[in-house]
Amino acid sequence: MTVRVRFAPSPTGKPHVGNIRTAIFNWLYARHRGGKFILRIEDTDRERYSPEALKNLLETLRWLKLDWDEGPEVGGEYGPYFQSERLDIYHRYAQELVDNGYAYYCTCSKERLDRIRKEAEAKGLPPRYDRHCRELGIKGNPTDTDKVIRFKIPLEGTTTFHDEIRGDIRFENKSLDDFVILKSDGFPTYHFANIVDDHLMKVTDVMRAEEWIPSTGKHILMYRAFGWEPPRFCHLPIILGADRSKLSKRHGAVDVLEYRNMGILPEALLNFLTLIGWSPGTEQEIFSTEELIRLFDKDGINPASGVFNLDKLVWMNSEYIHKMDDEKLLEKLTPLIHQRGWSGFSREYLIHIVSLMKTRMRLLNDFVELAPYFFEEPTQYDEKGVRKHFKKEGAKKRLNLILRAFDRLGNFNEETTEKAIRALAEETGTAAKFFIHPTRLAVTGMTFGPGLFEILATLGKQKSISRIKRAVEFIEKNCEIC
RNA sequence: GCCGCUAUCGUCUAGUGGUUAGGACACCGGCCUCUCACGCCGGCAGCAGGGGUUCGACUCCCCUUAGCGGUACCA
Repeated sequence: MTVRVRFAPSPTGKPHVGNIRTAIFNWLYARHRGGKFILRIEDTDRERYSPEALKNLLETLRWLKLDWDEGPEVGGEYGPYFQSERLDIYHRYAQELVDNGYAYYCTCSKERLDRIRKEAEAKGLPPRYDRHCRELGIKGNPTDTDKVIRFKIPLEGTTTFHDEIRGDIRFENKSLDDFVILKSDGFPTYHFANIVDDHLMKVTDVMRAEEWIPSTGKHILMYRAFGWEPPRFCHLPIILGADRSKLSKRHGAVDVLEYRNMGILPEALLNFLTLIGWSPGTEQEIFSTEELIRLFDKDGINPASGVFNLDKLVWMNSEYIHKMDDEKLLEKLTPLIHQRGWSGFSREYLIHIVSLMKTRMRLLNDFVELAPYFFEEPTQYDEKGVRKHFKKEGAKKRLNLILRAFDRLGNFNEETTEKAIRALAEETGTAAKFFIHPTRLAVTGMTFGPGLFEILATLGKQKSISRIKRAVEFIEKNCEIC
């Protein structure tokens, strides 16, 4: 039978790296086995629902190139794929459970529930529903707004399921609650909708976050009540923040699209996230998506939760940037260049700058942060640099020597500029770096970057000279010692 | 509280009874060099604790501890 897995997010907020990692594992597994990846929207909580969240979710999946075979916008033969459009299905199956004695209507008020919960807590007992309505035989309809339907947990015995990466897990039925399967607003709860849909959509493998382990016992009991064969279960480790608690806002960026904004490539994020909780058993770190599909399988999944390490993500991103060819990289950079309002530069010029900057970039955004001087005049000089290279005995004199030498240059390129400066160093008996550093600061405003002669050649004679002249004026105005 | 999951360098991990416990990120040296980055070379650093089982445990079992999760008409 062909593998069918699903990613079933709830559209209530921005897609979180933890949720998306679950999507990635499901997607990789489906692609590895040549199966189907189903996207199902669990929008059964009307209070937390947000249309914006759905939009962000689809955008995130598309950005990461996690395509789905069935689900929103693509359809499929087991739809609808929005749970809010399947209410009649849940009603039918919930009523079936009631009719067969596996579930019951409950009219307990919110107030009563709160009260018994508080009482139980006060006595140090587990806060559980007291099964008040279990044997009352209350009649009703799934659409009744004054009732819920609860599942009847067997009073005795144990329920066991096999987790494919953790082994057998067992629960005492006594520890399970008569949980609600259909809410008074007519919507199902997660537990119920989840198993009905997984069954109806012929899901073969449930791969979800480990926070679902404690409720899997309930799910198994429902499968049994329906007489359905449960899917295989595999509970995935979760992603933690630096302090080892569940990753959240206070750990910094958690929304996947924030990483896009920061200049992370989707391939790098996919690679990175896959390697939290999964390993192919080799020492390879960088994988193309095709390789991941080929190598990914359940047996490489680590049961322990892992910490999200931004440094490593950034390193990985730099590996992708460095390996990318200049044309491809320029394509990724073009929107950022436009954002800065830089236009009118030839493709040839841009490609050249990309080639100069590539090994210096770790994030896409670094390009515009680290090399603005290729696009506009420096508006200020690095403060430390000024102290080190401008406020120095003879700095002005050396820049003036350079101006004179450059002015005489017919061909202004890497070789001729370097030759000129080294010659000056020789003549004046000064180390070349005392010419190089102030010149760099003069033309870029910065103290670091590509080789100076590459910069000069790229900028050209006219811009180089005018920028050095401006620096000389700056020195005259601001530095007494020279 | 109760239930459950987990446990190898700071972090991500390899390891499935016999290894000098391997790799990667980060960090620290060095080389290269006009700076920065890349690259290369080297270094620091780990089996949570205690009991078993075994000729032999990082590896298997139990307990403890710690971390995390669940305990809703949220998912």
